Amino acid sequence: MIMVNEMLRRETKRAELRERIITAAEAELIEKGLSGLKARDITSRAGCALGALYNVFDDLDMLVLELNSRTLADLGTTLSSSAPVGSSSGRQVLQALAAAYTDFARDHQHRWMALFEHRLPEGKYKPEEYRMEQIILIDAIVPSLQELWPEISKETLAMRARTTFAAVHGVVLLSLQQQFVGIPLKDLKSEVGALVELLSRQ
Amino acid sequence: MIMVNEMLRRETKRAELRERIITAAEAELIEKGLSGLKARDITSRAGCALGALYNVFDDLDMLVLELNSRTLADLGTTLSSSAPVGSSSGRQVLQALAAAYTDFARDHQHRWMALFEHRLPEGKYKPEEYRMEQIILIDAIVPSLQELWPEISKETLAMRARTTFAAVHGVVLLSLQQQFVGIPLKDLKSEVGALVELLSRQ
DNA sequence: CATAATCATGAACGGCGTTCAAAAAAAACT
DNA sequence: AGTTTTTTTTGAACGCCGTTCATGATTATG
Repeated sequence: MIMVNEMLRRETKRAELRERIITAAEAELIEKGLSGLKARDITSRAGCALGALYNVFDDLDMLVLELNSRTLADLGTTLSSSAPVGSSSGRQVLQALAAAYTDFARDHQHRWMALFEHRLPEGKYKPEEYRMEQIILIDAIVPSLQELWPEISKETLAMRARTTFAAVHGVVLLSLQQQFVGIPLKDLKSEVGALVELLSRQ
Repeated sequence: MIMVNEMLRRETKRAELRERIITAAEAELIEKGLSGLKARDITSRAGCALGALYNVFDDLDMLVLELNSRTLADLGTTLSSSAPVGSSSGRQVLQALAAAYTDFARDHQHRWMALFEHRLPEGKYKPEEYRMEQIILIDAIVPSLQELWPEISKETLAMRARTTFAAVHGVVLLSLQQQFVGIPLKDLKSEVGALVELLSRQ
């Protein structure tokens, strides 16, 4: 006979372990960055055996995908709540989005970097669901661009949104990596502002 | 008694081995990308013992730095020879530079990616000489910007050069990584063109 | 040729992600 | 209650990696 309660409790325990591992992994990621994320450190921090990680995730890559998924959600929330109050021009919205993106990247450096540093091994591809979360982010800037250039087609606009995002992203990335001649951190926000200004000129 | 000839010959042999290893490593990098670069594969391709690599380089990182240094030199040459013939506006020069950069990134993807993917372990820093090579690249676009905005101060211009480079870089990067919603490859060059157009508007 | 100095070699080490036989725990049954 | 079956958890062990270093080979000097 099937004991439904027992089964539910087991699923709960499994979910709790999963959550403990994710929490531990996120803490490790924040402290040490993606390249410092080790299965043994994560599990000992989560208070479980090394093998437990592999009972809950296929491999480390899948755990990182879960972390990135959460970071993406946080980033989405941050961007959404960055909209300036009252009615505002497309340019103002773009400036607010870019500023919020820059702040997020600075304030959550390791988590943000992991979004872009992480690569799946040859032949493995990210789940469709994960790709969706990314597209949603980009689409958030389409309306502002549409307001600025009403005559441009929807397809071109979608492309221009990616280009705009990528341009801002590049400036933030090279600055935070402090590698390859990036903008000094103290000037980053003003330079991103200048960039968006140029990109949103009529 | 010192045998000068013998000493020279040994230095030569050492240099030849070094070059063989660099050549092998570059071939491996081109084929497999930075994450596929393995000491054992490199040395067996170079036809020497595993340990030989460590007689010539401190560690793999230093070998990668050497590879990146050469890629940077190639990139510099490519950009230098991209200048449009005849007298041309700052905007035209910028467009030519951006197009050449985009082509280089596409045609030498793994080597170009290695420039940005490679990180030294915590606490180790790139030699000054290597940082210089990077700065020279960026400075190549300053004159064009100066022609476009003669009234801007030298300091602001240097910053704007980095921002301009980083913006183009970001678009190319996200497109080639095919991760995070980047521009499809077929549209990359035209989007970079559109970006530079906006960035060089008076 | 003998001896000393130098160099090249690849087995061995420690750290990593991952697996899996075995132990522990839980569930089902009598 | 005990006994058996099923499920879950565990960490030693495996293969791969960068790196080291005792050992043997090679070359320079006496």
